Parts: sequence; C-alpha cells; structure tokens
Amino acid sequence: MKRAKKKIFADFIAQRGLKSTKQRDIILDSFLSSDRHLSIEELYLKLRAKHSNIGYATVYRTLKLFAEAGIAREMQFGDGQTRYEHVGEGEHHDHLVCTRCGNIEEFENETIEQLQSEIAASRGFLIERHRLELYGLCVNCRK
Amino acid sequence: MKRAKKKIFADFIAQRGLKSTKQRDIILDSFLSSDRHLSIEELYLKLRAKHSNIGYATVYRTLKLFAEAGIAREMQFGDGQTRYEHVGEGEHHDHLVCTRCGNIEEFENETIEQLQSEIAASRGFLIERHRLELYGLCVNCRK
DNA sequence: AATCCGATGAAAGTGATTTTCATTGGCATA
DNA sequence: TATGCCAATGAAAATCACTTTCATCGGATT
Repeated sequence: MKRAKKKIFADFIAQRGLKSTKQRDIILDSFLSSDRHLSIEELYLKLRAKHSNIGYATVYRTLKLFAEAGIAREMQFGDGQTRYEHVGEGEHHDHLVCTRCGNIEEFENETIEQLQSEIAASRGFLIERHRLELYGLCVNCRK
Repeated sequence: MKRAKKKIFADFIAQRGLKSTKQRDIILDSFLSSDRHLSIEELYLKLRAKHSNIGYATVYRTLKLFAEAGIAREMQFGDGQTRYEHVGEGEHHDHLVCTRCGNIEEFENETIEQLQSEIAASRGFLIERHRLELYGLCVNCRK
C-alpha cells in the first residue's frame, strides 16, 4: 500500500521531469503514515517536530503534487482548512463529520451512488465526481 | 414568496431590536430577485451598479443576517467563494454543479435521504445536516 | 429635537494559501 | 568528477476572501 503509492509518486515525478528530493521523501513518508484527513497545518507541525528544515510552502506545494499524482485528494469540511485524504485506486467514499470533536468517519453506499447516477442521467448531466457529507454528532459525542 | 420573506426578515429585525435601514431594504430586494446561489461578490457588484453608496462590509454583514433570520443559507461549492441560496421553509435540496459553466441545479431525493439516515443510525451518528453535490457537466456544456 | 445606540463605509486586520526571489541542490552531460 | 542547467526550497511578501475596527451617521424612542 505504502510502497505502491511511493512507486506511483516516483513515476509521476519521473514522467514530469521533476526531481526527487529529501523533502518530498520525508513529506510523503509522513503523509502516508498519518491519519486520513490531515490538514496541511497538522502535517506541517508533525513534520516540524522531526525536521526543522522543512518550510511551510514546501508542504503546501508537495501536497498539491500528491493530489496531481493521484495519491491524495483535497477536501473541505467547512472548518476553513483544506484537508488531504489518501486515495486508493478507483475507490470512493463519503464522510460522516462530527461537528463537536471533528472526527471524520467514512462510508460507502452503492445504492446511493446508483440513485445519483439516475438523477444525473435524467437531466443529461455527466457526473465527474461527487461529495456527500453528513454532519452531526458521532457516537462518542452524543454521550 | 418575496413578501413572505420580507416579513420574516422584518420580524427578525424587530425581535432582535435591530434597525430597519435603507441599505438592508435594498440588499434584501436585490437578493430576493436574484439567482439562487449568488456569491457575495456577485451581489455586491450588482448592487454597486445602482447604488454606489453601499459598502462591501455591509453586504457581507447583511447576508449573514439573512442567514440568521432563516431566509438564506451559506454554501460552499469549492470555488473559494461563499454563496447564499434562498431558503424555503422546511425545504432541503441537493445540487448538481457544472464544472464548466458554474451553473447550479437543484434536486431532491427522498430515497437518498432515507439511506443516509440508515447509515447514520447504524453507527450511532446523529445527523444535523448534510450536503450532497454532484460535480460534472450540465446538459448544455456536454455539447 | 434630543439622545441613545445600532448601522455604515473605508480602511486596516486576519488566516489560509500562494507567489516571489535569491539561493540551493538534483542530475544529466562533458 | 566537474560543470551547468533548471527545478526545488525557505523566508518573506503578496493575495484572496472575508472580518473587524473606528469614526461618523441615522433610526427610533423619548
């Protein structure tokens, strides 16, 4: 899993004529061994703890690269920060976002996807992607 | 419809001990006779055309008030701008967002809502609100 | 018409993200 | 291995979409 994504990123870098650097390796490692749904700031702080020589801008730029390479996806959950989640090939899932503790769970539902396709089809709309988020209280925060 | 919302806002103003002002009347009129899903900037520019004396900050503040009063709802569609849509009582709908022309259509689907409730229930999650957006090409942009 | 206090507009401030720019450092080539 | 090219980096400045400040204005209650 981790290895596969490193390979994907290495290939992406090579294909674009970009360079392999220490910073990119460190950031990729840290990203892959993190929580899904990490914000840029969270990742930056995590990195700073071990590597004081990594700049803010580099983290931003590198995460954007991950997204372009297809190993990460940008997400907004309305807290004003962009989060990046891990992307597995072909996989898609939706989110349950706890408005109290901020925890994010994932779910998949084939029937909902099916209904979405029907709705789009009935209007001649071609779906490229979708987002479905349920906001509320997670089981722990309900007490 | 338009009258009903003006009444709701007037009542809201009164109840809070706020004031009725020329600017608020103008902004409300303009909002009510606009497209659903207008961004703040779009509304501001529209207003400026007729009323050069309305400030940016006032438009922001007033739209927030509309949201508090329950006649508008803040929405984010990932283009970096907050949009306000009209709110009818008790109504909820989801969106089809065209990634080429930016047009936003609405839809409702009771079965999807039902499935969402089941998913949440199975995890002990209490839904407060949700968002479902389908991004892609609208019928016109598909050519 | 006087007074109170919310409302307004211009400008300054915020916070997240992006860009600039001088410098560094991969890496292909000589 | 040395050289040169140009991408990558980090710090700081800039940008973007808002939000707040503050001096002044103006509803509305007395």
